Amino acid sequence: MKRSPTLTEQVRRHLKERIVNDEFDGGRIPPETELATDLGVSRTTIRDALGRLESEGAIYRKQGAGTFVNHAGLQIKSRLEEIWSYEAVLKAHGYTPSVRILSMSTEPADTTITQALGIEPGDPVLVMEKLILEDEEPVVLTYNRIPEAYVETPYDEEDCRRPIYEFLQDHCRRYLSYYLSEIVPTTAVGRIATGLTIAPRTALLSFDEIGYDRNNEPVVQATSYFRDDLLRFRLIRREAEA
Amino acid sequence: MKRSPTLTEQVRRHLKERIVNDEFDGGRIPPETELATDLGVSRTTIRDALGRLESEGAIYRKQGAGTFVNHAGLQIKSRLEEIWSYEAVLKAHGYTPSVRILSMSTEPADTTITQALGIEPGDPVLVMEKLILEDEEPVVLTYNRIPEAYVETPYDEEDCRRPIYEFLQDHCRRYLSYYLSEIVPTTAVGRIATGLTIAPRTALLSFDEIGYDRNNEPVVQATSYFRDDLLRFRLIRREAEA
DNA sequence: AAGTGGTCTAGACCACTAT
DNA sequence: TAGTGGTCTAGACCACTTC
Repeated sequence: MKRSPTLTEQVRRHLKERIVNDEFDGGRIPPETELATDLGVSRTTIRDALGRLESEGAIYRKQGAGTFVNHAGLQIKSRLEEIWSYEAVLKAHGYTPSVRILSMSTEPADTTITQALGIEPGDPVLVMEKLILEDEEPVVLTYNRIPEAYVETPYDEEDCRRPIYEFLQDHCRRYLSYYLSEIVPTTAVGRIATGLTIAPRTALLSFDEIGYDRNNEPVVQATSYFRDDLLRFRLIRREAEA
Repeated sequence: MKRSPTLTEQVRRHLKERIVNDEFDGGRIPPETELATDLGVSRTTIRDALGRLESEGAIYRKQGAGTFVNHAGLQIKSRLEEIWSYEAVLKAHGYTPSVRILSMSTEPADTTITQALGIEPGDPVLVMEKLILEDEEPVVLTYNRIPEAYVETPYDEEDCRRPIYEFLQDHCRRYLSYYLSEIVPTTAVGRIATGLTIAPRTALLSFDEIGYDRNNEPVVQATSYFRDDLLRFRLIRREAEA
């Protein structure tokens, strides 16, 4: 096997494929030592791969008994903790999304943004207002805010249409590492209701989040709103520690 | 060092303590090899512990550069994926919660429950309606539904007051392994509004979830509602794979 | 060039489940 | 008691950052 992606990831994908194709009799996955010799890798690599499959809900393990396919967990299309772009989420749900730019503007930073991004009040901030649609039906409305000072190269509407981490890479030489997100329930009003084409006062979910780069510096503040009837978020919750 | 909890977990707690006490100069954590020799464990154990600290947001790592304290991530009191009992969540937020049983009853299963728990329509289901409060102020309202057939020993109100995984252990000999949860935005109406003492039509978050035991069998269906003004859920989102 | 985290190996021993 | 997953070790080599 070649490197990049890592061996562990190659093994994970290989096993995931066999799982979704239902190639394991009775949902029982072979012992780790057997997988190791069969695939010609160490048991550690097998265990890492199985560990990821377990955390994403594809399998479950019982000490002393074996490893088995988790049919219930396989239903999860995209795990909340792993969402990276909303277009990818919609694709995972079987949609073929399109993106519409509602507005691109530069505004002075208010106090919320200065705290989140560590800049001074009044500093110019690039605000992108995007709508992600499936078949002309709006599903997600997002606001991305990036300090103007981070933007190093000119951009057009087409650049903004792409996922925000690509914009940060190409125009700011910043590499998004993770989001720290807060889940906020809200009701649709004003521009949010009209943008998502839902009745005012409808309950919906929003994420309020800050994206950090590899140096752990905040690079983007984002707020997103979701059509609850078209997109539901799922996750797996486990005990913190034994 | 003794076993149980595991060495990795002991190391994790040790490092977490030193992190929160700000014992690392400039937020820089010593190299893994150094930690390994200092603590007398293998580098693998150190790496496992650091990996957990990274996923819970306490540190961040930069290949080739080092490992550092993540001050922003340290703000997270409880991660959404690790919530096990709501009382524990409130305690993590600095509260000293109390529990009030609103009702305990046995009802015939409706179609939603039969699908979730794999039982027959009309089968008796134990329903527990609980309120978790901080200083007489309701914060969480939960409904737990367990097939009556699973309950092996008699129980009273005091038993229901405890976290559901303890009830399952003690009265059903079932061991909760994980929850598969769906996040649902809603507006407060009827009993939910009065129970949580909030104005009708207020936006709030609810979880709709199924708990599975070690044999991956569904053992409890739960729905919970949260006072958004008193309890906010945070999480860390990372890219799925390199 | 030196130092750091990232990946992978081979093997030992333990804890638990099944029969 | 045999077989399985869970923990831990020691060490090799790679990829990357920093100076």
